[in-house]
Amino acid sequence: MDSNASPQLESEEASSELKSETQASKKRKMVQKTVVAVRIGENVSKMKNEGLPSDFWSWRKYGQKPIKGSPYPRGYYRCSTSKGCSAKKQVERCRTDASMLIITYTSTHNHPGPTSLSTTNLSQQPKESETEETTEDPTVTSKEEDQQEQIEEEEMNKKHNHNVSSDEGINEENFHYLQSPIRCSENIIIIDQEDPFKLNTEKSHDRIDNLVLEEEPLCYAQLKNLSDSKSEELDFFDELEELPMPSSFLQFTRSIFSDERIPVAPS
DNA sequence: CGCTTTTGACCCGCGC
DNA sequence: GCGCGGGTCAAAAGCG
Repeated sequence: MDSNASPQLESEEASSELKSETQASKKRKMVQKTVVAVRIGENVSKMKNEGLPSDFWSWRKYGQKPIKGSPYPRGYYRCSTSKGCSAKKQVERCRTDASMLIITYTSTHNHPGPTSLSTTNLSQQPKESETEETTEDPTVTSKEEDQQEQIEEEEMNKKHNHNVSSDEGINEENFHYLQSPIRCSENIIIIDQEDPFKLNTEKSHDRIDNLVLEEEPLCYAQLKNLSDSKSEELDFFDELEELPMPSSFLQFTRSIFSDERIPVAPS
């Protein structure tokens, strides 16, 4: 935990040949990560996969580990749509708020999305170039993930109206999603799956909405303040700092997310 | 029957 | 060098 396995940004493979040698030649250096905070209902806990939204891609769970400092385990998923795809994602719940889902996407899909993708209104472009893994365009990555998220949102939205009584007092701690500029490029996106479409219109039943949307910039400051007494809970976010986000990404997310997502763009 | 999930074990990186 | 924590693999079980 102390170490926290801070991912180092290196131009190497993230997990190309995982078991080429000893199965564990994978290094702890991640290439690019996109952290997405998804707000879900408590109901979700009863759903399979903990309410994990199933996006266009098929995700196969390949592992689960309890995380220190968090009562909830972290699930490791890999894209099963394509065998060669190295896209991965980690799903964990916010340690302080079960209604918050933190999804960390790693790598990108090296294949066009499934057919269902074409049905979406999103401007998705099957990017096939690049061997990914090592050098992926943040833009592309964001796009794909974004697509997923959008779907996820919608699906989730349909499945459960909402609930989230969300415990108060912890809301602030739930969103210290910032990015670390040095270690690796992480894109943090906060999603409100509860009511993505009425965030601005009626931010209402929950303070989280406001927090997420309005206090985002403050999160970092809060984090720092809290870090003293909350170091334990912040270990995860501790590493997340500001991240210079590519303008392309910003633009993209901005257009896509509009009111639904709030990309944390420090600058 | 094939795919996904579950679960324990293994390996690796990092901090002390 | 050791221990801790995280990430992945692989076999078994479950499900459609």
